[in-house]
Amino acid sequence: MTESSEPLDPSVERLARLKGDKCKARIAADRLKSLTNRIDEGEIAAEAEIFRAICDPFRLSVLKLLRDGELCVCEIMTALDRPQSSTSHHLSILKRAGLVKERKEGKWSRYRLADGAVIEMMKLAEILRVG
Amino acid sequence: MTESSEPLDPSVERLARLKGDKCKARIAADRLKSLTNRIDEGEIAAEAEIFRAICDPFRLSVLKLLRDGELCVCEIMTALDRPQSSTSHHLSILKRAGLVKERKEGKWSRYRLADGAVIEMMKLAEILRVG
DNA sequence: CTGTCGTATCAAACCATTTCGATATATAAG
DNA sequence: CTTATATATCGAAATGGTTTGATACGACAG
Repeated sequence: MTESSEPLDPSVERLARLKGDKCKARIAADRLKSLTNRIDEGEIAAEAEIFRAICDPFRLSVLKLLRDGELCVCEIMTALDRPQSSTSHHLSILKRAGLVKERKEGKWSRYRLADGAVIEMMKLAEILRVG
Repeated sequence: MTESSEPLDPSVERLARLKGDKCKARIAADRLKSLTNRIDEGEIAAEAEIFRAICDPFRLSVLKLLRDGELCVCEIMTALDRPQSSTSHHLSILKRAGLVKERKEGKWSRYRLADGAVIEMMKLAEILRVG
């Protein structure tokens, strides 16, 4: 290959300068730069939080329950056989991630899915599971 | 309400019998039963694993990189500035979850997205983030 | 005001994951 | 065979998440 005799682009050299890095592969500079430039750390963190909220089996079960409509904490904890404190804690995580919305009504807190995209998420997970 | 004078369905009574449970709300028996019956523990676990694989910021960054095509470990670790062992470990998690596929070519292991549904997942996360 | 019920928050024990250097394996080149 | 490169795996420290009883809070009834 003619590539192996060419000098490395400085930006690639900088990227490759890692503690203990032994990777000496020659990488197309323009390609790497365009790839990394498109990644926004803030967006990644926000989207990762969404997935982290869904990734717990109990929280995913709660979301599946809520596909059929609004439920209060009392109903969710009873249906899924979990302590109240645990149920409430998990609901707060789903709420903080923007996956569910809360509606207070007297003593009750009723939760529902925040967006149809949550249902689409679960459909995609089913596709990936069987596929 | 006439409901409050009716006895609780036995199955609901069983569900409501939780350690330290003080929830005395009257819940429609048929509704609760039909909701819990539809939840399969195995499916939940499998789908939760998929979300757990995506929920790490670094792994999500890797998936976003792979939208543009196949990359080897060396390129990924360089582009995202991570140690080789860490990069390899995260790729194994993505592979085990079925989100990426590996193709060995000489010394290189090239990774690519396993399914278009992975891209759809990321699109939905963007929708939920801004919404 | 007092008591009860539904829910939220706290705190500590417990468990899981991440991190990264070190090491192992594998392929290719000399 | 020896050396170098690319990747995988290991192991231990650090970090983070889950669980649950206990407790606090807020709404309603009496």
